Amino acid sequence: MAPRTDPPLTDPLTLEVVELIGEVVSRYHEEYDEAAAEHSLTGAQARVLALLSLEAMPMRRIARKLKCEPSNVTGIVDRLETRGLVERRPDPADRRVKLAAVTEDGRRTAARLRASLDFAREPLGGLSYDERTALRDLLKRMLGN
Amino acid sequence: MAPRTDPPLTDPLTLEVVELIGEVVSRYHEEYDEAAAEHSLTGAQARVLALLSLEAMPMRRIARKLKCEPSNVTGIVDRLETRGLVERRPDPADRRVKLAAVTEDGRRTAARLRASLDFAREPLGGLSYDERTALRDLLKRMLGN
DNA sequence: TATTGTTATACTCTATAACTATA
DNA sequence: TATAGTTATAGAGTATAACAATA
Repeated sequence: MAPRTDPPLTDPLTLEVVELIGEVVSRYHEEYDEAAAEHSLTGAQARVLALLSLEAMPMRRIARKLKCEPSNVTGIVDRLETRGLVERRPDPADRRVKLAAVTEDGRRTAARLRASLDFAREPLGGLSYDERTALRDLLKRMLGN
Repeated sequence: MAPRTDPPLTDPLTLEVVELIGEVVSRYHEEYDEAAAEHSLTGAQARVLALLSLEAMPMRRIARKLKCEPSNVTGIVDRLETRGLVERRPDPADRRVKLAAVTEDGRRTAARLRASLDFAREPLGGLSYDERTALRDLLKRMLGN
């Protein structure tokens, strides 16, 4: 077998990039949870609300998007429904399915939530168009897109 | 009023970058939790173990690193201690302080945990040295470093 | 039979507040 | 008084298993 390509792991440059990505992840959550908390939402609730503000969908599909078990979605949607941000509607095509959909209030909250998410706006604003293009391309390649 | 500088938010390019960062965050957690689960650890436990494998430290400092309340650290360290991966030691300089430190077993587990974290290795391996340098610089600027 | 959503259960993480032992 | 760590408590997220309704 040819010598395996394992150098990146110990490469100082790669370690530095990994460190920076960890920092991005940390910062991302910090700001996301903070924005959610401003609206008395948990991170999970904010994610579901943001998801449903784009499109109503069955409980099962929310679980797939969140990468969690369907049973968990019941509780999260329950809490959003109690607060009047989301409602469950029957699916005309399949009576087993419940479609979760944002209410008018939920749509407004989702919009304000998105507006208060400074993560992207502020830090990326410091980069030029070309730099953002370069960052986009590098991230895409890194993610295998 | 003069045209406000809010273009980044609605700029399609920036939105794309934000989307990609969200994907990086998601992928990062997915792989981290997966690697932790391989060793029957939760994400929080794995983070603390990794932290302590670098350096023993007081409970309070762990809380600051994790950005959580000190009372939570008690339980996390309890569970690691029950499994023999971590131990509490007195601080000779201050008898109020308990220093959490990895055991030999904990050090080995932390090393295997780090080894199974493919996130950095695999995706960054596809980038050239110059590309990784560019990515590093862009991330640093984005993070304000 | 298979699928959708729910319930029941147990565990972990989380913040808050009160407690203890030191300082 | 102030600080370090813990305990007690309550709420939220998570996975697992079992269930009712529907396909």
